[in-house]
Amino acid sequence: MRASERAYRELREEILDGVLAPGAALAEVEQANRLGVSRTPVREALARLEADGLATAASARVLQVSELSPASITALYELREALEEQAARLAATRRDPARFTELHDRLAEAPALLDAGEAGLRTYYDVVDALDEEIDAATANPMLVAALRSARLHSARVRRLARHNPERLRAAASEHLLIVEAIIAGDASLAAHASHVHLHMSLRHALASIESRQPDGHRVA
Amino acid sequence: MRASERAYRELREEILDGVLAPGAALAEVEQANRLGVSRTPVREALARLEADGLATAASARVLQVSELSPASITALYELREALEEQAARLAATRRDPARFTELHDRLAEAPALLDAGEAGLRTYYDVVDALDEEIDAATANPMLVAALRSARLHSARVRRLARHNPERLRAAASEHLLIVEAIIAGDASLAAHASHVHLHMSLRHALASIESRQPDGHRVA
DNA sequence: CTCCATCGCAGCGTATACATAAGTGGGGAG
DNA sequence: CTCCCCACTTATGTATACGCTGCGATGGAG
Repeated sequence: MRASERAYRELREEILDGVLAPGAALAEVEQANRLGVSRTPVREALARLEADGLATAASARVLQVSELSPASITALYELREALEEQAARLAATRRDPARFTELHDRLAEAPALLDAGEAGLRTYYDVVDALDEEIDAATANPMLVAALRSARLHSARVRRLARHNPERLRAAASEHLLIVEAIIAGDASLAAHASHVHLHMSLRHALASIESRQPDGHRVA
Repeated sequence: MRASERAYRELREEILDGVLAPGAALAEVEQANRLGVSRTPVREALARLEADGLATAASARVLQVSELSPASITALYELREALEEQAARLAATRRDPARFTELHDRLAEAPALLDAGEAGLRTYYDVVDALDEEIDAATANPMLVAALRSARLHSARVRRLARHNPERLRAAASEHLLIVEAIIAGDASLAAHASHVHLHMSLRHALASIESRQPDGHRVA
């Protein structure tokens, strides 16, 4: 694999996992030394991270890991609302029912999975990821999907900050189920509204979770 | 200005203006020689163009100017629908009425401007750009605005392909007027629906214009 | 003691050198 | 004559060298 690709994935992973905390400086020389490659591929990686919105130019010459404030999380969800609703609408119109029927069956087992410990949890997340992928495929709109993927990247950071409890995951599964049912039924309006509801609940719980964990807004896990 | 910035703007301009036609190869060495800079800044410029979606990796080592088919234009408008509707909704909620009242006055003069030749047309487009900027500002959501800007970039290419006639521009102005009125009134729902209508009409005319100009889909201006 | 200026240094932007791989063209064999 | 293989060319990926700019530290002057 290309060094620039490795550098990009490595840095992205560290940002998403919180190893590189919001506000951390991303200096070319430092990262090049740390990652064991020259500045050139690091440069490309940092440019991609900035394009992704995971890094922000604090001043002309200093790049930092983007902040992840309640305000920016809210903004992220306003963006996702727009994108996911549209994607759900289009997917409901263009979907292959068979693919979503299969997903429906897998999602129906979510409550059981959530009682099955770590492995079950992992399987649950796999199902949710599969749902995203199927919606992307059914949406049949490369530009929309690209925007969606970018937004979901940021959501991965939020998810890590706000570990949802099993209760929330169970509720989320049933919200997902409704979206899938709407798509299978070809009900674009319901699919969009169900997506809105899901994102609304997801944001509410994320903000509450972060609020309860960092009441002063500064404590670090 | 940095060489990479100049290279990026130069190449972007040429793509938007159609000087670099869809499918044209973007080779580092060639562009470096042509633009009179070394490969390094060209490399960065090309990476940014790819992130913008204006260039696409045809294979692992060949980058091309993105295609602009009716299908991709339709996809672009599906994305803009999602983003512009959300932006209009948020802007209607968060706007400063004074700023949009001013825009309202300027837009009201659009019909007169469209009878005032080239200079008037230029002024008209300035007003439309100002509207976009005011909506962006009122939206108060950096992520949404970033996605919107990216989408509007592609729209600039479409606009060039499909020169709208004065009739269409007059209609577009009144559509814009309704959006502004809705935002001033704080009517988020109307602002969103008016945006949807505007984009729908805009897409319809763009496709018709392209269709009538390139019935075989291959003729080049 | 404080403030300003100047020197130094660290990091970035650009150019270039080098390594590698993919595409191409030519030549040979069937 | 056609097809396949090999070598060469060329472009990309990476490393490094160089110049410049901006920030900080230090010293001198008020």
